[in-house]
Amino acid sequence: MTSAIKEQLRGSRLFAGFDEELLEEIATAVSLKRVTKGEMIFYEKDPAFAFFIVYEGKVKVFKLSPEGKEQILLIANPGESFAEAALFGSGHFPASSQALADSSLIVVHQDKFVQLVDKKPVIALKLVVRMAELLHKLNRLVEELSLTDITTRLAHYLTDEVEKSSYEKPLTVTLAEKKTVLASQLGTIPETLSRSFAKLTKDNVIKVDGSVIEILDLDRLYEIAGE
Amino acid sequence: MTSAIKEQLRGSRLFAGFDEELLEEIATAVSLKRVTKGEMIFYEKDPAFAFFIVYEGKVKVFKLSPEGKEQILLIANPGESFAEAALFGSGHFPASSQALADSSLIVVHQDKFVQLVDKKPVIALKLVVRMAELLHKLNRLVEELSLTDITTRLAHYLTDEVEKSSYEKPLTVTLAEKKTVLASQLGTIPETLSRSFAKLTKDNVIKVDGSVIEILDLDRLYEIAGE
DNA sequence: CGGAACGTTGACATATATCAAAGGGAGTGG
DNA sequence: CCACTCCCTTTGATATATGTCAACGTTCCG
Repeated sequence: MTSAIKEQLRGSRLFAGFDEELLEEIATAVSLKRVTKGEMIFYEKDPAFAFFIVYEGKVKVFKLSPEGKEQILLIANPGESFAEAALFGSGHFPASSQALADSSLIVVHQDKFVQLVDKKPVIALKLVVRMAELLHKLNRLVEELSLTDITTRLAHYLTDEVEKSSYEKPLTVTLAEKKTVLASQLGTIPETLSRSFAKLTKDNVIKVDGSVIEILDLDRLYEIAGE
Repeated sequence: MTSAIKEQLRGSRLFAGFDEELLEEIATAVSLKRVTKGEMIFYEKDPAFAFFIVYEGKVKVFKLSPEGKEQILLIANPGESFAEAALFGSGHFPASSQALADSSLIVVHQDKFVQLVDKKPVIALKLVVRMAELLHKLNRLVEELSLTDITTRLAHYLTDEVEKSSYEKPLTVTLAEKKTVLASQLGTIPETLSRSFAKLTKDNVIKVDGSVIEILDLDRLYEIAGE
C-alpha cells in the first residue's frame, strides 16, 4: 500500500526527485481519495486540513459570486498540486474545488506535512517553486481581467496553447476544456466567449470546429493577444 | 556597515527571528538602494537579478495596458518584500515597480540568495509563508475583478481598513494612498472610484473629507461589501 | 429514445471607460 | 506672503464592452 503511494508521489512535480527515505516519510503524511466528476472536494471557508495533488483526472478551484457567476482560479492536471497556500495562511480554504472528471487525489494532511517540512526544510524549496509558478499565473490573470478585453484574452490563451504544441501544419489547437469552463477561466460567460470565437472566425484568424481550433493567421493572433 | 544591514534585515518580516550567524550570511547577499519618489525600480521583462525588501518608504508593483491604464498588483510597505517570485520563475520581472515615496530598499541578489537557500533551506520556510500571503491577496483580487462591482470593492477595502484600526468613535479610516493609487489597486480609474465614493456618501454610509473617511453605517458597509 | 447539458445567436440593460472641463490644495518661486 | 503651477479630484455627457434574458439547435449520455 505504502509503496503504491510512493510511486504516485514520485510522479508529482512537488515531490519528484526526492530520495527513498524522504518519500517514505512523506507517504506517511498522505492518503488517497477518489472523486467522481462533479463532486465537490472542498468549499470556500471550510477549515483547511490538507492540500492535494492530482494523480489522475482534473479539478478546478474557483470562486462564485452571489449572483452565481463563476471565476476559475486554477485548473489542476495530473502531477499538479493545489490549495498548498491554504495551509500557511488563514487556516481555511480561500476558494472552492470540484472535480471536472473522475479523479484520484493525493491528500497531504496538514499536521503531518507541516511537521515534515520543519524537519526537512528542503521540501519547502519545491513548494516555493510551485508557489512562484502560481503567483505568476495569477499576476497574469489579474492583468488580463483588469486591462484587456475578452477577445484579447482568448487570443492569448490560444497562442499559449500553440506554444505548448508541436507546430505541425495545419496549425490546430484542441481545447483541453469545455467552452463553458474556458469562459470561466478567462473571466467571462459562455455567451461572450462564443461571440469572441465568432469574431476571430469572421476575421479569418481561426476556424472553429467544435473543440478543434485551426489557426489560420498566427501572426495576427499574436497581434490581437498583444505580443 | 554590515551591522547596519543586519539591523535592517532583523526588521523585515522575511528574515526576522533568524540567529546572528544566519543574518550575517544573509547580509553578505544584500545591498541597500535609495530611490526617490517616482523613480522606477525595475521594468516588466527586465532580467530579474534580485528581489527587494522595503526598509522605509513605499513602492508599487503594477502592470500597464497598451492604452495606459494601470493595475497595481501590490503595494509594499516597510518590512515587506516584493518580487520574490521572479527569482524562481521565468528569470524576468513579470511587472514593473516604482517608488511611491522616497524609499530605501534592501536588495537581495539572486545568485547569493539562491546559494544561501540551498545551504539553509529553513529560509525557504519564511518565503513560503510570504508567498502564501501574496497568493491569498491575489486570489481575492481576481475574485473582485471578475465578480464584483467597484462600489463593492471599495466597501470591502474600507471594512478591511476598519478591521486594521482601533474601533474608536467616530469610526474613521484614513486612506493610506492617494485616491488615484487606490483606484489602480481596485482595478479602476479615478473617475469611477470618485463616483463610488459619491454613491456611498449619498446613501449615508460614509462621509468623505479628503483622505479621511468617516464610517456612518458599518453594518451597511459590510452588507455592501458582501460579508 | 429522451432529457440534460452545451453552444450559439439575438435583443436588451447596465456598469464602467473615455473625453472634457473645472475647482481645489499643496508646494514652489518670486 | 502672494501668485502661479501642477496634480489630484470631482462632475457631466457619451461610448462601448460585456452581462442578462430568452430562444433554439446540437451533442452527449443514460
